[in-house]
Amino acid sequence: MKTLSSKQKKILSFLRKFREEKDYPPTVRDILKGCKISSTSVVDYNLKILEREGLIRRDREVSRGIELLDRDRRRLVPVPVIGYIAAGEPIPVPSSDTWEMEPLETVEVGSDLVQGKGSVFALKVKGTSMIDALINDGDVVLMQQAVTADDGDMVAAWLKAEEETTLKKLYRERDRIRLQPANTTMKPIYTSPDNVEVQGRVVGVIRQV
Amino acid sequence: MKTLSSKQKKILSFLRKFREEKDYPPTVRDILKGCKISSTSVVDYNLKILEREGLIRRDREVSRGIELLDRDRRRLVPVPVIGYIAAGEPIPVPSSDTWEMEPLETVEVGSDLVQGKGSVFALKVKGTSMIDALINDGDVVLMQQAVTADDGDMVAAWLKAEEETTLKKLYRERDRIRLQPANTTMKPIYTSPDNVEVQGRVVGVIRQV
DNA sequence: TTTTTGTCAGAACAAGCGTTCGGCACAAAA
DNA sequence: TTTTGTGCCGAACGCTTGTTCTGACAAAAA
Repeated sequence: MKTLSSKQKKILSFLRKFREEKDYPPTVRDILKGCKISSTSVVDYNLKILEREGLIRRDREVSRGIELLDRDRRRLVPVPVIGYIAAGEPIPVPSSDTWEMEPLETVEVGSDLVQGKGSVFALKVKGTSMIDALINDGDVVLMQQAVTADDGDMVAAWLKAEEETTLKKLYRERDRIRLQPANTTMKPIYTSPDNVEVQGRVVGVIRQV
Repeated sequence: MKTLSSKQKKILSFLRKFREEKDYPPTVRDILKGCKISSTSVVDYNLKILEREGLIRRDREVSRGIELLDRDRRRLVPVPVIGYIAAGEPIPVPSSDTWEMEPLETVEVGSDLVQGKGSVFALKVKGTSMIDALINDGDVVLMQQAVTADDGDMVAAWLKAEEETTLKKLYRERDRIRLQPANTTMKPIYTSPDNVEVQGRVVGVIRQV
Protein backbone atom coordinates (compact mmCIF):
# COMPACT_ATOMS: atom_id res chain seq x y z
CA MET A 1 0.00 0.00 0.00
CA LYS A 2 1.30 3.33 -1.07
CA THR A 3 1.74 6.21 1.30
CA LEU A 4 -1.16 8.63 1.48
CA SER A 5 -0.86 12.32 0.72
CA SER A 6 -1.68 14.78 3.47
CA LYS A 7 -4.89 15.69 1.64
CA GLN A 8 -5.97 12.08 1.54
CA LYS A 9 -5.28 11.61 5.24
CA LYS A 10 -7.24 14.77 5.93
CA ILE A 11 -10.20 13.47 3.96
CA LEU A 12 -10.05 10.17 5.78
CA SER A 13 -10.15 11.74 9.20
CA PHE A 14 -12.87 14.10 8.05
CA LEU A 15 -14.97 11.15 6.96
CA ARG A 16 -14.68 9.66 10.42
CA LYS A 17 -15.42 12.94 12.17
CA PHE A 18 -18.44 13.65 10.00
CA ARG A 19 -19.88 10.19 10.57
CA GLU A 20 -19.40 10.57 14.29
CA GLU A 21 -21.24 13.89 14.37
CA LYS A 22 -24.00 13.47 11.84
CA ASP A 23 -24.41 9.71 11.65
CA TYR A 24 -24.45 9.73 7.87
CA PRO A 25 -21.65 10.09 5.35
CA PRO A 26 -20.74 13.49 3.86
CA THR A 27 -21.27 14.54 0.27
CA VAL A 28 -18.43 15.39 -2.03
CA ARG A 29 -19.17 19.04 -1.36
CA ASP A 30 -19.22 18.53 2.39
CA ILE A 31 -15.71 17.17 2.12
CA LEU A 32 -14.80 20.13 -0.06
CA LYS A 33 -15.79 22.57 2.67
CA GLY A 34 -14.52 20.46 5.54
CA CYS A 35 -11.08 19.96 4.08
CA LYS A 36 -10.78 23.37 2.46
CA ILE A 37 -10.48 21.92 -1.02
CA SER A 38 -11.44 24.20 -3.85
CA SER A 39 -13.02 21.86 -6.33
CA THR A 40 -15.32 18.88 -6.26
CA SER A 41 -13.20 17.17 -8.88
CA VAL A 42 -10.25 17.19 -6.50
CA VAL A 43 -12.33 15.48 -3.87
CA ASP A 44 -13.52 12.94 -6.41
CA TYR A 45 -9.97 12.42 -7.57
CA ASN A 46 -8.70 11.69 -4.07
CA LEU A 47 -11.71 9.56 -3.17
CA LYS A 48 -10.91 7.39 -6.16
CA ILE A 49 -7.41 6.91 -4.82
CA LEU A 50 -8.72 6.03 -1.35
CA GLU A 51 -11.03 3.52 -2.95
CA ARG A 52 -8.21 2.03 -4.99
CA GLU A 53 -6.20 1.65 -1.80
CA GLY A 54 -9.09 -0.23 -0.25
CA LEU A 55 -9.73 2.26 2.52
CA ILE A 56 -13.26 3.19 1.50
CA ARG A 57 -15.99 1.78 -0.68
CA ARG A 58 -18.12 3.99 -2.90
CA ASP A 59 -21.57 3.40 -4.28
CA ARG A 60 -21.45 5.09 -7.65
CA GLU A 61 -24.11 7.57 -8.60
CA VAL A 62 -25.40 7.50 -5.05
CA SER A 63 -25.33 10.57 -2.86
CA ARG A 64 -23.26 10.08 0.29
CA GLY A 65 -22.40 6.61 -0.97
CA ILE A 66 -19.14 6.45 0.94
CA GLU A 67 -18.46 3.62 3.34
CA LEU A 68 -15.49 3.48 5.68
CA LEU A 69 -13.94 0.03 5.49
CA ASP A 70 -11.60 0.31 8.47
CA ARG A 71 -14.36 0.84 10.96
CA ASP A 72 -14.92 -1.58 13.77
CA ARG A 73 -17.33 -4.22 12.63
CA ARG A 74 -17.23 -6.27 15.78
CA ARG A 75 -20.51 -6.39 17.53
CA LEU A 76 -21.59 -5.99 21.06
CA VAL A 77 -23.71 -9.00 21.84
CA PRO A 78 -26.35 -8.59 24.51
CA VAL A 79 -26.60 -11.64 26.74
CA PRO A 80 -29.68 -11.92 28.94
CA VAL A 81 -29.14 -12.72 32.57
CA ILE A 82 -32.13 -14.97 33.07
CA GLY A 83 -31.74 -15.96 36.70
CA TYR A 84 -29.54 -16.94 39.56
CA ILE A 85 -27.39 -19.94 40.16
CA ALA A 86 -26.87 -21.23 43.65
CA ALA A 87 -26.17 -24.57 45.26
CA GLY A 88 -29.46 -26.17 46.17
CA GLU A 89 -31.46 -25.04 43.19
CA PRO A 90 -31.52 -26.27 39.60
CA ILE A 91 -30.64 -23.55 37.17
CA PRO A 92 -33.52 -21.98 35.26
CA VAL A 93 -32.92 -23.54 31.85
CA PRO A 94 -34.04 -21.22 29.08
CA SER A 95 -37.15 -22.45 27.36
CA SER A 96 -39.08 -20.78 24.59
CA ASP A 97 -41.05 -19.06 27.33
CA THR A 98 -37.95 -17.84 29.08
CA TRP A 99 -36.65 -16.11 25.99
CA GLU A 100 -39.82 -14.12 25.87
CA MET A 101 -39.72 -12.93 29.43
CA GLU A 102 -37.73 -9.97 30.53
CA PRO A 103 -34.23 -10.82 31.73
CA LEU A 104 -33.11 -9.64 35.15
CA GLU A 105 -30.47 -7.59 33.43
CA THR A 106 -28.24 -7.78 30.41
CA VAL A 107 -24.50 -7.96 30.10
CA GLU A 108 -22.79 -6.85 26.95
CA VAL A 109 -19.86 -8.89 25.79
CA GLY A 110 -17.62 -8.78 22.80
CA SER A 111 -18.69 -11.12 20.07
CA ASP A 112 -15.39 -12.99 20.38
CA LEU A 113 -16.56 -14.34 23.72
CA VAL A 114 -19.65 -16.00 22.36
CA GLN A 115 -18.83 -16.41 18.69
CA GLY A 116 -20.30 -19.44 17.03
CA LYS A 117 -21.66 -20.77 20.27
CA GLY A 118 -25.30 -20.37 19.41
CA SER A 119 -27.64 -18.92 21.98
CA VAL A 120 -25.81 -17.98 25.10
CA PHE A 121 -27.44 -16.91 28.32
CA ALA A 122 -26.08 -15.82 31.64
CA LEU A 123 -26.68 -16.51 35.29
CA LYS A 124 -25.75 -14.50 38.31
CA VAL A 125 -24.08 -16.41 41.08
CA LYS A 126 -25.69 -16.25 44.49
CA GLY A 127 -23.58 -17.16 47.46
CA THR A 128 -20.07 -18.49 47.67
CA SER A 129 -20.82 -22.12 47.04
CA MET A 130 -19.03 -22.07 43.69
CA ILE A 131 -15.83 -20.83 45.17
CA ASP A 132 -13.97 -24.02 44.32
CA ALA A 133 -14.74 -23.25 40.68
CA LEU A 134 -13.11 -19.85 41.22
CA ILE A 135 -16.48 -18.15 41.02
CA ASN A 136 -17.59 -15.74 43.69
CA ASP A 137 -20.85 -14.24 44.86
CA GLY A 138 -22.11 -11.75 42.27
CA ASP A 139 -20.11 -13.12 39.37
CA VAL A 140 -21.87 -13.61 36.06
CA VAL A 141 -21.54 -16.99 34.39
CA LEU A 142 -21.95 -17.21 30.63
CA MET A 143 -23.66 -20.47 29.74
CA GLN A 144 -24.37 -22.41 26.64
CA GLN A 145 -27.39 -24.65 26.74
CA ALA A 146 -26.33 -28.29 26.61
CA VAL A 147 -27.35 -31.67 27.93
CA THR A 148 -24.13 -33.40 27.01
CA ALA A 149 -20.54 -32.46 27.58
CA ASP A 150 -17.10 -33.57 26.53
CA ASP A 151 -14.48 -34.63 29.02
CA GLY A 152 -12.91 -31.61 30.62
CA ASP A 153 -15.77 -29.23 29.87
CA MET A 154 -16.81 -26.96 32.66
CA VAL A 155 -20.48 -27.69 33.16
CA ALA A 156 -23.36 -26.79 35.38
CA ALA A 157 -24.31 -30.13 36.87
CA TRP A 158 -27.40 -30.96 38.87
CA LEU A 159 -26.68 -33.62 41.45
CA LYS A 160 -29.98 -35.43 42.03
CA ALA A 161 -29.21 -37.06 45.35
CA GLU A 162 -27.62 -33.97 46.84
CA GLU A 163 -30.26 -31.69 45.27
CA GLU A 164 -27.54 -29.28 44.37
CA THR A 165 -26.20 -27.42 41.35
CA THR A 166 -22.47 -27.07 40.97
CA LEU A 167 -19.99 -25.80 38.43
CA LYS A 168 -17.21 -28.28 37.80
CA LYS A 169 -15.11 -29.83 35.12
CA LEU A 170 -16.64 -33.13 34.10
CA TYR A 171 -14.64 -36.28 33.43
CA ARG A 172 -16.01 -39.74 32.72
CA GLU A 173 -14.15 -42.57 34.45
CA ARG A 174 -14.99 -46.25 34.03
CA ASP A 175 -18.28 -46.46 35.92
CA ARG A 176 -18.33 -43.12 37.64
CA ILE A 177 -18.20 -39.39 37.00
CA ARG A 178 -15.46 -37.17 38.35
CA LEU A 179 -16.37 -33.56 39.01
CA GLN A 180 -13.13 -31.63 39.27
CA PRO A 181 -13.10 -28.10 40.73
CA ALA A 182 -11.29 -25.46 38.73
CA ASN A 183 -9.32 -24.79 41.85
CA THR A 184 -6.67 -27.49 41.86
CA THR A 185 -6.16 -27.22 45.60
CA MET A 186 -9.62 -28.59 46.17
CA LYS A 187 -10.66 -32.21 45.89
CA PRO A 188 -12.88 -33.69 43.18
CA ILE A 189 -16.29 -35.20 43.73
CA TYR A 190 -16.97 -38.72 42.53
CA THR A 191 -20.50 -39.82 41.78
CA SER A 192 -22.44 -42.19 39.57
CA PRO A 193 -23.51 -41.20 36.03
CA ASP A 194 -27.17 -41.60 37.04
CA ASN A 195 -26.80 -38.89 39.63
CA VAL A 196 -25.51 -36.24 37.26
CA GLU A 197 -27.61 -34.14 34.96
CA VAL A 198 -25.76 -31.66 32.77
CA GLN A 199 -27.70 -28.42 32.58
CA GLY A 200 -25.34 -26.29 30.54
CA ARG A 201 -21.80 -25.68 29.48
CA VAL A 202 -19.87 -22.76 30.96
CA VAL A 203 -18.30 -20.61 28.26
CA GLY A 204 -17.15 -17.69 30.33
CA VAL A 205 -17.10 -15.88 33.63
CA ILE A 206 -17.31 -12.14 34.15
CA ARG A 207 -16.59 -10.40 37.42
CA GLN A 208 -17.11 -6.72 38.02
CA VAL A 209 -15.50 -5.32 41.14
CA MET B 1 -46.45 8.20 22.80
CA LYS B 2 -49.07 7.26 20.29
CA THR B 3 -49.20 3.88 18.66
CA LEU B 4 -47.51 3.64 15.29
CA SER B 5 -49.32 2.65 12.13
CA SER B 6 -48.17 -0.46 10.32
CA LYS B 7 -46.66 1.71 7.60
CA GLN B 8 -44.62 3.61 10.13
CA LYS B 9 -43.34 0.44 11.75
CA LYS B 10 -42.44 -0.85 8.31
CA ILE B 11 -40.47 2.29 7.55
CA LEU B 12 -38.67 2.07 10.87
CA SER B 13 -37.54 -1.49 10.32
CA PHE B 14 -36.58 -0.64 6.76
CA LEU B 15 -34.39 2.18 8.03
CA ARG B 16 -32.56 -0.25 10.26
CA LYS B 17 -32.21 -2.87 7.56
CA PHE B 18 -30.94 -0.37 5.03
CA ARG B 19 -28.37 1.03 7.44
CA GLU B 20 -27.18 -2.46 8.23
CA GLU B 21 -26.67 -3.33 4.59
CA LYS B 22 -25.44 -0.13 3.04
CA ASP B 23 -23.97 1.71 5.99
CA TYR B 24 -25.68 4.97 5.07
CA PRO B 25 -29.27 6.08 5.42
CA PRO B 26 -31.80 5.64 2.59
CA THR B 27 -33.36 8.46 0.57
CA VAL B 28 -37.03 9.17 0.59
CA ARG B 29 -37.29 7.30 -2.69
CA ASP B 30 -35.35 4.32 -1.35
CA ILE B 31 -37.97 4.04 1.38
CA LEU B 32 -40.66 4.37 -1.24
CA LYS B 33 -39.38 1.34 -3.10
CA GLY B 34 -38.44 -0.63 -0.01
CA CYS B 35 -41.80 -0.25 1.67
CA LYS B 36 -43.91 -0.38 -1.50
CA ILE B 37 -45.28 3.10 -0.97
CA SER B 38 -46.56 4.86 -4.04
CA SER B 39 -45.61 8.47 -3.41
CA THR B 40 -42.66 10.31 -1.94
CA SER B 41 -45.03 12.63 -0.14
CA VAL B 42 -46.43 9.70 1.83
CA VAL B 43 -42.94 8.81 2.94
CA ASP B 44 -42.32 12.41 3.91
CA TYR B 45 -45.62 12.52 5.74
CA ASN B 46 -44.80 9.46 7.82
CA LEU B 47 -41.23 10.50 8.42
CA LYS B 48 -42.53 13.72 9.91
CA ILE B 49 -44.65 11.70 12.29
CA LEU B 50 -41.73 9.49 13.27
CA GLU B 51 -39.72 12.63 13.93
CA ARG B 52 -42.50 14.13 16.01
CA GLU B 53 -42.59 10.92 18.04
CA GLY B 54 -38.88 11.27 18.67
CA LEU B 55 -37.90 8.05 16.92
CA ILE B 56 -35.75 9.64 14.24
CA ARG B 57 -34.04 12.95 13.60
CA ARG B 58 -34.02 14.59 10.20
CA ASP B 59 -31.63 17.10 8.75
CA ARG B 60 -33.84 19.21 6.53
CA GLU B 61 -32.91 19.77 2.93
CA VAL B 62 -30.17 17.21 3.26
CA SER B 63 -30.17 14.03 1.25
CA ARG B 64 -30.26 10.92 3.41
CA GLY B 65 -30.45 13.17 6.44
CA ILE B 66 -32.19 10.58 8.59
CA GLU B 67 -30.75 9.50 11.89
CA LEU B 68 -32.10 6.63 13.97
CA LEU B 69 -32.39 7.74 17.56
CA ASP B 70 -33.15 4.36 19.11
CA ARG B 71 -29.99 2.78 17.86
CA ASP B 72 -27.63 1.18 20.28
CA ARG B 73 -25.26 3.85 21.46
CA ARG B 74 -23.35 1.54 23.76
CA ARG B 75 -19.90 1.02 22.50
CA LEU B 76 -17.61 -1.91 22.33
CA VAL B 77 -14.47 -0.76 24.04
CA PRO B 78 -11.23 -2.37 22.96
CA VAL B 79 -8.96 -3.01 25.91
CA PRO B 80 -5.32 -3.76 25.14
CA VAL B 81 -3.79 -6.73 26.86
CA ILE B 82 -0.37 -5.27 27.45
CA GLY B 83 1.35 -8.09 29.23
CA TYR B 84 1.25 -10.86 31.77
CA ILE B 85 0.78 -10.87 35.48
CA ALA B 86 2.46 -13.51 37.58
CA ALA B 87 3.76 -13.77 41.09
CA GLY B 88 7.41 -12.81 41.09
CA GLU B 89 7.25 -10.03 38.53
CA PRO B 90 6.04 -6.46 38.76
CA ILE B 91 3.26 -5.77 36.33
CA PRO B 92 4.16 -3.81 33.20
CA VAL B 93 2.59 -0.47 34.05
CA PRO B 94 1.41 1.30 30.91
CA SER B 95 3.55 4.29 30.06
CA SER B 96 3.24 6.61 27.12
CA ASP B 97 5.53 4.21 25.29
CA THR B 98 3.43 1.22 26.16
CA TRP B 99 0.32 2.75 24.64
CA GLU B 100 2.14 3.08 21.38
CA MET B 101 3.36 -0.47 21.21
CA GLU B 102 1.27 -3.29 19.89
CA PRO B 103 -0.70 -5.09 22.59
CA LEU B 104 -0.40 -8.86 22.87
CA GLU B 105 -4.04 -9.10 22.04
CA THR B 106 -7.22 -7.16 22.61
CA VAL B 107 -10.34 -8.05 24.50
CA GLU B 108 -13.62 -6.36 23.72
CA VAL B 109 -15.84 -5.48 26.63
CA GLY B 110 -19.11 -3.69 26.96
CA SER B 111 -18.70 -0.06 27.92
CA ASP B 112 -20.64 -0.71 31.13
CA LEU B 113 -17.67 -2.66 32.40
CA VAL B 114 -15.22 0.21 32.06
CA GLN B 115 -17.53 3.21 32.04
CA GLY B 116 -16.04 6.34 33.50
CA LYS B 117 -12.96 4.56 34.66
CA GLY B 118 -10.58 6.34 32.35
CA SER B 119 -7.96 4.34 30.56
CA VAL B 120 -8.26 0.68 31.31
CA PHE B 121 -5.78 -1.96 30.31
CA ALA B 122 -5.69 -5.68 30.74
CA LEU B 123 -3.24 -8.34 31.83
CA LYS B 124 -3.25 -12.04 31.22
CA VAL B 125 -2.67 -14.18 34.26
CA LYS B 126 0.22 -16.62 34.09
CA GLY B 127 0.21 -19.49 36.51
CA THR B 128 -2.09 -20.30 39.37
CA SER B 129 -0.53 -18.05 41.96
CA MET B 130 -3.61 -15.78 42.05
CA ILE B 131 -5.93 -18.62 42.87
CA ASP B 132 -6.78 -17.20 46.26
CA ALA B 133 -8.14 -14.15 44.44
CA LEU B 134 -10.35 -16.54 42.46
CA ILE B 135 -8.28 -15.95 39.36
CA ASN B 136 -6.91 -18.83 37.36
CA ASP B 137 -4.22 -19.36 34.77
CA GLY B 138 -5.24 -17.73 31.49
CA ASP B 139 -7.79 -15.36 32.98
CA VAL B 140 -7.75 -11.76 31.84
CA VAL B 141 -7.68 -9.08 34.51
CA LEU B 142 -9.06 -5.64 33.70
CA MET B 143 -6.98 -3.01 35.45
CA GLN B 144 -7.23 0.66 36.09
CA GLN B 145 -3.96 2.47 36.55
CA ALA B 146 -3.66 3.71 40.12
CA VAL B 147 -1.07 4.28 42.81
CA THR B 148 -3.56 4.71 45.61
CA ALA B 149 -6.54 2.66 46.66
CA ASP B 150 -9.45 2.88 49.04
CA ASP B 151 -10.05 0.31 51.74
CA GLY B 152 -11.59 -2.80 50.25
CA ASP B 153 -10.43 -2.16 46.71
CA MET B 154 -9.02 -5.12 44.88
CA VAL B 155 -5.55 -4.05 43.84
CA ALA B 156 -2.45 -5.37 42.19
CA ALA B 157 0.15 -4.97 44.91
CA TRP B 158 3.89 -5.32 44.54
CA LEU B 159 5.42 -6.69 47.72
CA LYS B 160 8.98 -5.37 47.80
CA ALA B 161 10.48 -7.81 50.26
CA GLU B 162 8.85 -10.84 48.72
CA GLU B 163 9.49 -9.51 45.18
CA GLU B 164 6.04 -10.64 44.23
CA THR B 165 2.89 -9.27 42.66
CA THR B 166 -0.43 -10.31 44.08
CA LEU B 167 -4.08 -9.49 43.64
CA LYS B 168 -5.82 -8.86 46.93
CA LYS B 169 -8.28 -6.63 48.67
CA LEU B 170 -6.41 -3.93 50.50
CA TYR B 171 -7.28 -2.74 54.00
CA ARG B 172 -5.33 -0.27 56.15
CA GLU B 173 -5.08 -1.21 59.81
CA ARG B 174 -3.35 0.90 62.45
CA ASP B 175 0.30 0.42 61.46
CA ARG B 176 0.01 -2.35 58.96
CA ILE B 177 -1.67 -3.35 55.73
CA ARG B 178 -3.99 -6.32 55.45
CA LEU B 179 -4.16 -8.03 52.09
CA GLN B 180 -7.32 -10.11 52.05
CA PRO B 181 -7.85 -12.76 49.38
CA ALA B 182 -11.15 -12.71 47.55
CA ASN B 183 -11.53 -16.29 48.62
CA THR B 184 -12.77 -16.06 52.17
CA THR B 185 -11.54 -19.51 53.02
CA MET B 186 -7.96 -18.34 52.66
CA LYS B 187 -6.02 -16.33 55.16
CA PRO B 188 -5.00 -12.69 54.78
CA ILE B 189 -1.44 -11.44 54.55
CA TYR B 190 -0.25 -8.75 56.94
CA THR B 191 2.62 -6.52 56.01
CA SER B 192 3.96 -3.03 56.61
CA PRO B 193 2.83 -0.04 54.49
CA ASP B 194 6.43 0.43 53.30
CA ASN B 195 6.44 -2.99 51.75
CA VAL B 196 3.36 -2.44 49.60
CA GLU B 197 3.28 -0.65 46.29
CA VAL B 198 -0.11 -0.37 44.59
CA GLN B 199 0.28 -0.87 40.88
CA GLY B 200 -3.29 -0.78 39.76
CA ARG B 201 -6.88 -1.30 40.70
CA VAL B 202 -8.74 -4.37 39.48
CA VAL B 203 -12.01 -3.46 37.81
CA GLY B 204 -12.95 -6.78 36.34
CA VAL B 205 -12.05 -10.33 35.54
CA ILE B 206 -12.87 -12.22 32.37
CA ARG B 207 -12.47 -15.94 31.93
CA GLN B 208 -12.98 -17.76 28.67
CA VAL B 209 -13.28 -21.51 28.92
C1' DT C 1 14.99 20.31 -23.87
C1' DT C 2 10.38 17.67 -24.44
C1' DT C 3 7.27 14.33 -22.58
C1' DT C 4 4.97 12.16 -19.05
C1' DT C 5 2.77 11.88 -14.66
C1' DG C 6 0.48 13.47 -10.64
C1' DT C 7 -2.46 17.00 -8.63
C1' DC C 8 -5.68 20.54 -8.91
C1' DA C 9 -9.25 24.45 -10.57
C1' DG C 10 -13.44 25.71 -12.64
C1' DA C 11 -17.44 24.89 -15.09
C1' DA C 12 -21.18 22.36 -16.68
C1' DC C 13 -24.45 18.44 -17.14
C1' DA C 14 -27.81 15.19 -15.75
C1' DA C 15 -29.75 12.61 -12.51
C1' DG C 16 -30.84 12.45 -7.58
C1' DC C 17 -33.41 14.25 -4.03
C1' DG C 18 -36.27 16.85 -0.33
C1' DT C 19 -40.14 19.49 -0.37
C1' DT C 20 -44.58 21.44 -1.48
C1' DC C 21 -49.08 21.79 -3.42
C1' DG C 22 -53.75 20.57 -4.99
C1' DG C 23 -56.73 17.02 -4.80
C1' DC C 24 -59.13 12.61 -3.30
C1' DA C 25 -61.22 9.19 -0.06
C1' DC C 26 -62.85 7.99 4.23
C1' DA C 27 -64.25 8.23 8.98
C1' DA C 28 -65.26 10.61 13.15
C1' DA C 29 -67.09 14.70 15.18
C1' DA C 30 -70.22 18.60 15.21
C1' DT D 1 -76.03 17.45 7.04
C1' DT D 2 -71.41 19.89 7.16
C1' DT D 3 -66.94 20.07 9.11
C1' DT D 4 -62.62 18.40 10.56
C1' DG D 5 -58.80 15.45 10.50
C1' DT D 6 -56.12 11.64 8.80
C1' DG D 7 -53.83 9.22 5.26
C1' DC D 8 -52.75 9.02 0.72
C1' DC D 9 -51.66 10.10 -4.39
C1' DG D 10 -49.43 12.31 -8.45
C1' DA D 11 -46.97 15.92 -10.14
C1' DA D 12 -43.93 19.55 -10.18
C1' DC D 13 -40.28 22.79 -8.50
C1' DG D 14 -35.72 23.77 -7.44
C1' DC D 15 -31.77 22.82 -4.97
C1' DT D 16 -28.33 19.00 -4.33
C1' DT D 17 -24.91 16.08 -5.76
C1' DG D 18 -21.92 12.66 -8.40
C1' DT D 19 -19.59 12.84 -12.48
C1' DT D 20 -17.09 14.47 -16.43
C1' DC D 21 -14.56 17.57 -19.40
C1' DT D 22 -11.06 21.10 -20.40
C1' DG D 23 -7.23 23.10 -19.01
C1' DA D 24 -3.35 24.57 -15.93
C1' DC D 25 0.86 23.82 -13.42
C1' DA D 26 4.85 21.64 -11.38
C1' DA D 27 7.85 17.77 -10.67
C1' DA D 28 9.90 13.76 -12.52
C1' DA D 29 11.38 11.12 -16.46
C1' DA D 30 12.91 10.84 -21.16
